[in-house]
Amino acid sequence: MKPNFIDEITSRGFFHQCTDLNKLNSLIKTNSIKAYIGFDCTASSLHVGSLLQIMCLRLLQKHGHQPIVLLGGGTTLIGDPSGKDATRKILDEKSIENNIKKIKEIFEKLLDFSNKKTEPIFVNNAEWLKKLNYIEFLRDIGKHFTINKMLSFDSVKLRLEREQSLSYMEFNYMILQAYDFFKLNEKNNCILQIGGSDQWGNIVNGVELIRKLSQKEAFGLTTPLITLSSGAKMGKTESGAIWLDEKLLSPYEYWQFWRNTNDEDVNRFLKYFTEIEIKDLEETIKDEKNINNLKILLANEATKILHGEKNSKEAEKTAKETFEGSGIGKNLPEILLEKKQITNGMQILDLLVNDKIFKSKGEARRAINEKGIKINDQVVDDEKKIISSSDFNDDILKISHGKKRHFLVKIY
RNA sequence: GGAGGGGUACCAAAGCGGUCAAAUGGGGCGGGCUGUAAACCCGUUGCCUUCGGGCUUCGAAAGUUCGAAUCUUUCCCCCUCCA
Repeated sequence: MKPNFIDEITSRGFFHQCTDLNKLNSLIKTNSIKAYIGFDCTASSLHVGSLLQIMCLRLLQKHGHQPIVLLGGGTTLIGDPSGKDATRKILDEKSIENNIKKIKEIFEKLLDFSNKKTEPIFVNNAEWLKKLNYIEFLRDIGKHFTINKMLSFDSVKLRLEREQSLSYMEFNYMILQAYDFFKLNEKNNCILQIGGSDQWGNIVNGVELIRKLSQKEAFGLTTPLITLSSGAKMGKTESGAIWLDEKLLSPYEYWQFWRNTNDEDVNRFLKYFTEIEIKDLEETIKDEKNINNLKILLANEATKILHGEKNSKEAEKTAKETFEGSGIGKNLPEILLEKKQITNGMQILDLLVNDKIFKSKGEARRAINEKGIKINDQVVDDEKKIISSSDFNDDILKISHGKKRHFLVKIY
């Protein structure tokens, strides 16, 4: 028998917990369902931290179900306390609106719009949350939540135990999320909410609220929180967040992120972040003796999903040229200079300080003193070096910071 | 409202009148080893500099002092206990 959605997410390692697995399993065998995942809109792009959820939505579509993407304009105004030590910055509505717009564009690249039946539905909970009347809400919804229980949820409990303050506003977040699920169930007949394992409490609240208010059964399913083998949360690296928006992180840099995966994480990530059939994948993993080839496979496949085959191929080629050959990969991050800036020579420090390489001259100086800067593969040992047109080959000059960060300076 | 404790760099945490741009650990960055890995070892980690130094930082503001992260006052914020 063909594996269904649950089978596949289980075999790929996406499954963590479910409110009623057996029932959900039999339901999806015969029905096409709608499932939702909520995404935070605190930034103008998503980063790889959200990718596991998105892969989940893709699998949902693959198996004939319809995803609902909740871009939480309403809840972002409040801020989810789950997994956080401190209250985060409160955003104004305008930037949230803008973030939603940008994030939507990412989903447009990652989800399938070709089939009416599985086409993603985008919703914004501001639509109903902002209309709520406080007294009515307390009477109709609030009465179903006991403080006793709310205090027992990790998102609340951990904050209190750590003696971090938790505002009443944030404390209400879980009720609003439960209400979202109720609304989506009512409006769109959405019967499943998926989320990271830190969302379990919030999700269960929604399932219970639906049962109490509509006497209907809904389901919750969580995915494991992925951490790197180093224990760090996924999504952030030394040089910043791994954004999914190519304007913030080029396909080449995205490819590099995957190429640099830890050995211990490779097999897991191949299951999560590629769509190679699980059987074939397991065979490949077994047969491939060189782990670096698996990393390349991971980088290729993951980049293909987000940025397309062409960009992925180019990234691979650039990486090959940069690290294996002596050539210059053409998709390296670029710094553009006007011709007149170098005709009279340019201080190397001025060249190194920009939004791509270094933030301050101090950092750049330090890097030079540490022998960490190379110009066209030559170590720079003088921080006062003047860069002039003779350093360029065909109007291109390569700057390297350490072994991995490379940039092309181009004259236009 | 009352009593007490506290706010120090990216994070945690020491310092409690000069020797403090601030110990230590984590994180980051560079180098070594390697495989563009992990672990490990070494170095480095406010900004600017004509390399002499200069400038800004220890919740905020004002003050005492030759000199303040350190003392005083006011304010803001957090925590614990009591009401």
